[in-house]
Amino acid sequence: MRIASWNVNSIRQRLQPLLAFLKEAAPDALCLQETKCEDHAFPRLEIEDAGYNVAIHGQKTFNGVAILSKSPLDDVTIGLPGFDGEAQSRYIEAVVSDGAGGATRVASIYAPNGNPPDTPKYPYKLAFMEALTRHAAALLRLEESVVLAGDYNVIPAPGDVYEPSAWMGDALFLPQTRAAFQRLLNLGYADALRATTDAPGLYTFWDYQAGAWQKNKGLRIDHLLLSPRAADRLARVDIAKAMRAGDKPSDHVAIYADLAAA
DNA sequence: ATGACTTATTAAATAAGA
Repeated sequence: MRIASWNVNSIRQRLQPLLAFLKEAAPDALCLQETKCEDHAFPRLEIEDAGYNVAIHGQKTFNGVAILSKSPLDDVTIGLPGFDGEAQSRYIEAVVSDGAGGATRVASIYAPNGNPPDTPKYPYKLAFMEALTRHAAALLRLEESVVLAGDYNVIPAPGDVYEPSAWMGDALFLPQTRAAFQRLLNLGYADALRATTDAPGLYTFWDYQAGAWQKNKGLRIDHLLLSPRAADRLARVDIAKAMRAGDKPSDHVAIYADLAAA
């Protein structure tokens, strides 16, 4: 089954590219971040017409996450368990079926940016990561196939950013940020892309400003983390880079993983 | 370079993103 993640930067502005991605890549499940609208304004009918079920955790103006799935969404969890910052819609989780009797637990995650680091935004980012790590540990104990997908706002390593020296003091690349992400991996999750390649320069985000896309000044900040049961099934990972060159693109592109039948 | 774009809210600016 194919599981994808994409920060759309407004679902209403991105409906046409979204429908095109659903048709072309045909993911079994797609995790969305930064939908930026309340649930009543979510374009549910258009997405259902494309053959997908929808679970939403929306918010006015900011944040907002959702999971689209060809199969029905079971055991839906709204909000990150154990995190006080429920005022911001940054986490939704559900179980999707792979159609062959197997099931995978999927989370759509929009971790805080955290900039500027000398403001309360940075400790908020670290607190979110800590709560996510605690929850991720609890999920491992279920011994399920789990995919924690989303915009982590973390550049894991120097090869994941066009110019590491320019990002040393940024909340996305500070040592404490990278350590927090590493603690999540240390639980036993695999960074799906890094399970398939060591190549540097594989980005999922290019800023709208200053010709970042044209100059390939990108970041790898959208990640798929796989529990051992999911990692054992990993067949392929791809970044839908061509999306960034389309009409009215998001500043992020989708990343997806193919898991073999359980 | 406290910039550059894009979005939402709201009605010409402001805030947030990364």
